[in-house]
Amino acid sequence: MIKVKISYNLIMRNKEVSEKLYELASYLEILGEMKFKINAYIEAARRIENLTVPIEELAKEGKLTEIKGIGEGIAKKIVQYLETGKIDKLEEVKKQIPETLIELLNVPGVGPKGAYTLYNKLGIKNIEDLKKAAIEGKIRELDGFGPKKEENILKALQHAQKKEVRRINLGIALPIAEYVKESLIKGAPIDKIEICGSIRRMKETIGDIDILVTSNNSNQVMDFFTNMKIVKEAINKGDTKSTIITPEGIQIDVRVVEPISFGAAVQYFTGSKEHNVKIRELAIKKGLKVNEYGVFKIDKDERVCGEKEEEVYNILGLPLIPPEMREDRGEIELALENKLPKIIDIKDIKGDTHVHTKYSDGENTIYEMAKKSIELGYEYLVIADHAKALGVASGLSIEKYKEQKREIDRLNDEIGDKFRIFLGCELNILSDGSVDFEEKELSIFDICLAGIHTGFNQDKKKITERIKKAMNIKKIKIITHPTGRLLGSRDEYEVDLDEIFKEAKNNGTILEINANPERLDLNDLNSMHGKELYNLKFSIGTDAHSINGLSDMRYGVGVARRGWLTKKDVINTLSLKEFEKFIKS
DNA sequence: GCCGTTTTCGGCCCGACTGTTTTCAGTCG
Repeated sequence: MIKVKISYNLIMRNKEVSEKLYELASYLEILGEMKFKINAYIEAARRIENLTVPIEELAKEGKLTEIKGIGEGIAKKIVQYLETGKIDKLEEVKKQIPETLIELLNVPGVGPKGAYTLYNKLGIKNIEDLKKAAIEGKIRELDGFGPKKEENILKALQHAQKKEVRRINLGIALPIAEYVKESLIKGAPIDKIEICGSIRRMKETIGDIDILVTSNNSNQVMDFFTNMKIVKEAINKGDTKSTIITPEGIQIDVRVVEPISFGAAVQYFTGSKEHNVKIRELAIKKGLKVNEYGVFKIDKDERVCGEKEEEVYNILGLPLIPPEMREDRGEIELALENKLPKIIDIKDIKGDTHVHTKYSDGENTIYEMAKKSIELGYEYLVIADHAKALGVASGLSIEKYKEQKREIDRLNDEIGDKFRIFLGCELNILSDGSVDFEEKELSIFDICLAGIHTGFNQDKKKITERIKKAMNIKKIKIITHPTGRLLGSRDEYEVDLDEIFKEAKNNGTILEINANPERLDLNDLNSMHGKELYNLKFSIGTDAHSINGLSDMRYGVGVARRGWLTKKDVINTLSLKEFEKFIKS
């Protein structure tokens, strides 16, 4: 791993560069360039996207070609872009076809070949032109097109107008998937069953739900599934695959596969696509072919394995790679060397570092939250109710916190020494970087958390300075939801995360992975970067406002696993004794 | 355009589906 001093702003240039390469790939695709060249550009773009070091530094040091997938040709283009803001090759292809032609690739059924024909023969430059031509019946005349394709294009365009393509939050999708799974187990002749796809990888948002089963009576499974209560519409029902839509508009596919293929199918349908491509490339080198039916010897088409997912990896010389890591971010290379990190497990979590109670805007009492935490197997719980500046959440005065402290002391006495409730608080980082109370008033707390709850629209410099100032208040140990996003409803505020990371490194401040599925903040890549570049520590807190919210921990752990964090990177894996020592430090 | 524990040249993931074909190309996941 190449370590250099970096700024997060520079990392943002990685995204810029990767977008240029994706763009170039799209143009070349339309122009009919060789598939392999296009793949090379896409691969390079992906690598840069996931890089944890700034591309500019690598370029300066002449180390671009050390990145896998980047050779002399692409390296030159990157350097040119960084120096001049332009890539000759990209400018050149842009002269050959209109920029808006790329829009057409978003229309289902229209690919690069189709887009070029539409432009070349009919002069179609954008979606508007396409729609007009379809209505006028011109498209059916083209070679390779026909009435059916024309109709499908028109349908797709009308469809796209009313329905935006929306991904569903994991926090909504996972419980639905689990409900379907449980129902199938209870009500249908199921042998094995697994929820696959991006849910299994714990991606923060998901497109649709894929469930695989084995059964000796496939028809009965399909009957049961398509008649479940949650079915708003059964889109199609086949012998081995059915698709339904739930009232929330989520598409669920259930497939019945042969037991002998179950492991290979689970591997295939779990993805990611990029991970699977690398797996199959690796297989070829070993004279094997991997598909959703199993692993086969290329020459003889002889089955090697496929019943268990683990076998698929083992036969390639790999340990089973955790689904959350399957994004082709280097996990296969590490697995080959048997150097996969032992990523954190939900069982490692010993306490929740961020919950609210009735004192502020929560629904349950301190006792109820503690009781539930004990049931979850925790050793401790940090009560972190909102402080006074957050009026809308009934933020507490120091007097109220003192009242809380008396209650917590009493409860701790009753519970005994196997479990401990800590008095914390979630302070508000105000617009000037100060918090609700004077520093000396904070001494009553066991631990202070602080986060931004207002003034999201300040500029980057100001927000960054605010957070840094709060991090310098000694009692504040944790910065909650560091980027402030709400999935699907509010973007991150402008913040220079690299500056925050540096400050956290200097002060030993913990950054929160907020496990609330609407937040998941920090996200997977930010967590990964924080660890890779600065060796930061994190807390996973649910921000629970009720006893049910405590169960959101698994989403936070999912983020941490996707960020390759291990047990030692997360402070609430510490035992009660260690945690007490930590907050006193 | 990139890459090499069988390769510095000759490869580059796999299968399903659709609509167009008359054995297949393009698109999709």
